[in-house]
Amino acid sequence: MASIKDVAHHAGVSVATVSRVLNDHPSVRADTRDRVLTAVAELGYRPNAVARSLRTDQTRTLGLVISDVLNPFFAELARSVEDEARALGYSVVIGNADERPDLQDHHVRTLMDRRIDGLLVTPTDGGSPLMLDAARSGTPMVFVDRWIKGVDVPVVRTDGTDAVRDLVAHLHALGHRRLAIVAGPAATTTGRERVEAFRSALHEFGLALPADFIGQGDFQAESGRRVTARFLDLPEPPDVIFAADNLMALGAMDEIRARGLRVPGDVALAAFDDIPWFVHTDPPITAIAQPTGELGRAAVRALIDRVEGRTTDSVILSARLVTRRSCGEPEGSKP
Amino acid sequence: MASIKDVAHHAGVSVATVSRVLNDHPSVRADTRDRVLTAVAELGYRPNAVARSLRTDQTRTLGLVISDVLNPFFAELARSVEDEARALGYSVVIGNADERPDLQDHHVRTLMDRRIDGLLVTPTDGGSPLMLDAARSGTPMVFVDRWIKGVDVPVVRTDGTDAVRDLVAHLHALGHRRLAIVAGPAATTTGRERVEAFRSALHEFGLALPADFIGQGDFQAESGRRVTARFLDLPEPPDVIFAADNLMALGAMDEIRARGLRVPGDVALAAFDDIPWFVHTDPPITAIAQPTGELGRAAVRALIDRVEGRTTDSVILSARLVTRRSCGEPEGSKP
DNA sequence: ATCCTCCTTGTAATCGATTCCACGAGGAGG
DNA sequence: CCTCCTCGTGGAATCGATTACAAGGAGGAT
Repeated sequence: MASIKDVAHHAGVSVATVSRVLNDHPSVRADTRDRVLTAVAELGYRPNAVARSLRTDQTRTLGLVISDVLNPFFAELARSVEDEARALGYSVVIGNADERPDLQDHHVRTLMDRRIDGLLVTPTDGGSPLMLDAARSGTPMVFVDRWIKGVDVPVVRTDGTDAVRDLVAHLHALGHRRLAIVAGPAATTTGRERVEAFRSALHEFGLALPADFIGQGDFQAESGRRVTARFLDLPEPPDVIFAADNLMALGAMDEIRARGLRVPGDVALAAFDDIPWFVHTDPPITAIAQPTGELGRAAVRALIDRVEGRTTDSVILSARLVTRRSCGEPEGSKP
Repeated sequence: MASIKDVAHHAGVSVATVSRVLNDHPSVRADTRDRVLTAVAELGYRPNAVARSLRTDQTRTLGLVISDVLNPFFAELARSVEDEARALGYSVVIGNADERPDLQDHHVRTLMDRRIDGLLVTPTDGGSPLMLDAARSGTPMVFVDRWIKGVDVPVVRTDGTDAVRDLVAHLHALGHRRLAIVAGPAATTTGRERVEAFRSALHEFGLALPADFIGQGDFQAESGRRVTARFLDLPEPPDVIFAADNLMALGAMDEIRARGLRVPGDVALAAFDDIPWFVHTDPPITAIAQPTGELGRAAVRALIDRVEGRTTDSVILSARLVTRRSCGEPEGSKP
């Protein structure tokens, strides 16, 4: 592969001049510039980004450590992050943590070794020593969707409180009184917040959230299935199951179907995070939709602000309820 | 951030010695090694991968240019690629082409500028000049899932011919005779091959595939919807629609549902690529399942073989039919 | 005691860029 | 005609690692 030296030699100039041409430095005579450009074209030369990064101490690359690529919500988030970053002249390197803190650490370490300019993270836990170090060490960092308490890092996330209240209101109106939740890991903010929002919405409607009706999941389908099984084995099972993410909702459906029960006849089902498939499931699933694309884009803008030395605040967007048939017939419509 | 010089200074040795310790060079006295290791720990030193790559001319990074992260099939492929690569000591940088040749080129260029050690691609088209160049230029490269004709690059893919024949047999047994296909872009091999497999399977059963029954899609949901609309507007619409990927199947469902038609009563539906949601759609969708994980892992192994100077052959895995209810009741079961 | 090895370590070149500094040519001003 | 500036360019240092080569010291053989 041709290097800047080859180009310089080919054009009969010094490497300094080639570099100037490549970086649009003004003080290069037009004909010299042309000669260099011709040499570049003839050799098919492309600057070595590795060497450039070493010298300039910037990679124009952002790291994104995501909880789970197989979760359509995060896939969409990753996509919007990449789109916005590209528009702003940055590349994105994605690390998939698969909801595992050890893998998350692995990716954070690898990305920092690669000297990425900034890091976007959806933490899968309460903050490993490594993550805390990274946050303190000065690497520009922004949390998306989930965050870690007590760490001074801007957060771009969705507040689902109102949407959850709307959901509970909807469920209450349909006559449901025994509502259970498949929660995410308590180590994640979204894991805790969604339970809290649910609990306080229930309280508003004079309902309690007994311990039996809180199932500990891990945002993966299998845990949704396991928790649902536990719920359904209860002497007095819930009449609504609210899954804190779409994969656990999938697991819940698996279990409900395996038992030959019907949604919403036997149990109603709702999920946090809306995905295209929810329109076509049997029945279509009522869900809380996040502005995923905007979340990703805002996160990138916030991160790049930090990278380029500007300051940023946290951003909080809001979610909304999308009513379908999985909790019972919406008002005024028929089977 | 501490550099190797700081470590050397702190430990009272030269940078060469630090480097030797870090790379497990045998000729370092035990106590020197300990001193260096202590310094490394005290400073929290991590080698700069950029500098190391520049010197060693290898990044231990693989590039993966994928057609569309939002497609669950590719998300799973990406995940398995990353898993296997990590197990073998490599990182993966993913570029999402969004089925757009220009974006694909952008990512190929960016990845090559970053001097990735090898490139894994699912081409979205017949091969841009850039891609052809890259293939010829000596960058180790392997195609996954899709490939480009006339380029000497190993391919790791699934042969769906038998599964498609099984599907057609299944459809034929259920009494369907008017079968249509929502094809992928003709510029992609999977776009063409799936149509060809379908056509020759139909032929085997004495059926034709009229031009009207081949709809040009682009592997995205919206095109599935558009093509399905065209099919349903035909004076004699098909009684089966086979979508060449899962997103176009989603689009097809959107359109069918929008018209108030029922699956499989009014039209049957089948898809290439199986995804977890297909179990829970209304009705569950019959699909052709690829061994996605194995595909990704085999591709990584093939690529790393090339990177490390071994030779590789192409790998062809096979797909299988998963029968559900979207084409009619399977033999011996009831509604 | 001398010389030869082997072991351990340091010095310095190198990878491919960027960028500070210096230098020569040419034009303007005195 | 000389001095000073500006403009365009080249030389060389630098980023943080790796590694070939050299060198110093210890120990063994003669």
